[in-house]
Amino acid sequence: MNQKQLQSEQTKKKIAEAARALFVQKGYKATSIEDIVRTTGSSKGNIYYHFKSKEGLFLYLIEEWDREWILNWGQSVHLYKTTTDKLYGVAQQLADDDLNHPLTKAADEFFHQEEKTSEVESRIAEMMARHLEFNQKLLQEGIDCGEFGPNDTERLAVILEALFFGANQLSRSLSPHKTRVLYKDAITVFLNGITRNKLTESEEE
Amino acid sequence: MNQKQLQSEQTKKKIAEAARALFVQKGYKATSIEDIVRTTGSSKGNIYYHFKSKEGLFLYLIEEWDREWILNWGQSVHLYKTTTDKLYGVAQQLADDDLNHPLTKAADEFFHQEEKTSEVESRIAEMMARHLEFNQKLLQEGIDCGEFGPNDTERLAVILEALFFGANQLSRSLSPHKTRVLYKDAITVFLNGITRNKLTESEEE
DNA sequence: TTTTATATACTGAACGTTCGTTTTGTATTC
DNA sequence: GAATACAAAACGAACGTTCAGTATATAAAA
Repeated sequence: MNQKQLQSEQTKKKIAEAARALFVQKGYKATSIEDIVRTTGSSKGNIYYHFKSKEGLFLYLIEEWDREWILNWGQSVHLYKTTTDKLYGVAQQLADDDLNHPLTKAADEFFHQEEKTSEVESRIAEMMARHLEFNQKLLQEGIDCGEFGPNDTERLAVILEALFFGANQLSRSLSPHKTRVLYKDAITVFLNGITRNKLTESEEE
Repeated sequence: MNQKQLQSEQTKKKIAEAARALFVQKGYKATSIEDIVRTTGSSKGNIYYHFKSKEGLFLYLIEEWDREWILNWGQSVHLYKTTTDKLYGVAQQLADDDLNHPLTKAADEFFHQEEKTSEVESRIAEMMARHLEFNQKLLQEGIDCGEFGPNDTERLAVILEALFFGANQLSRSLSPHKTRVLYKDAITVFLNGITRNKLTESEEE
């Protein structure tokens, strides 16, 4: 790769980082290409040179978020011995990640739209399903090794995800320290809530 | 009020209801005045005759949500004897309300924007603060009458709100029955989580 | 080694579309 | 006759995207 290509890669990265910050802060629709132009100093044409479209740029970002999440978790999971520690570890990683949760304000604009499914929306639905699966497996591990009693891990996985999502929303106005406290508290309440009593059988619809 | 005024009130109501459904489904920015025109059969001019602006229409709706919430809660609170029952009652009301939570997808587009505060945003921040206060008072009542042990109700109030918010987000793709189960489960885990162990002291920043 | 041609990276105006709002008008009720 | 309720075209602004162009680095030819 020569110097010009290197410079070009840096430009693309700069555009992506600026876009990321704006999407997190303002949301998808409220962020304009002109906003990104002002923030980066790159032209509209340059943005479209590097990314197919505004939606393509956003898709690139959520793929990047997903890769980073998996990488970071893979690097830190071995530090935790118990499922309890892992849950606190997940909360820590979510709290410290400035994006906090892939289903951020921007991504939510795509989530569960009833119009024709865009590529972004498909990808987000897929990530959501994998998050729930990740939660469920973690909880099943805890049950299997006796940390928690038997329980409906599918339903608990949804509660846990709801808790993370809600914490994400409420943390936007908090300091990093208070964000960490919020996530830790959330896990504490959740763990206290599942270690002794199982959920009641849900009635048939 | 004469017949023409009556008819006019009904038109205004029809516009508001159509807008409400569209804002809940698509969000604020993604819903256009044209969308409301198509859904109601009313003209743009008519919408602007009844409402000052698009944002004014939305503000009207969140005020209405707030009033209805308070009214409904006021009508049902006496049915519950314990704080535990009240928490399940709140969850039931949230689950059954098709708007589910004032901080819906649409409202979130205003929440914590860093630009100059609009009237809608001020109102939403105010509602959020009152929800947290409502949660805190409810939990304090439970502590005072011995249902729960002493705890940091301010922090727990935030956890509870996070749980409600997350449940709202995740319930959008669920059936009404599954939504009720999700909310009930959330309260169950929360109650189990707070009735025995108090939160650890949070470290100073 | 120097010159020329080519490919790539980037610019910013133009375009077509969509948006929220205003304006001008008509119909109907009081 | 006046006021109100309503319609729909027009308006100005903002939007995402395309296009014709320039600048520059690199490769190829002389």
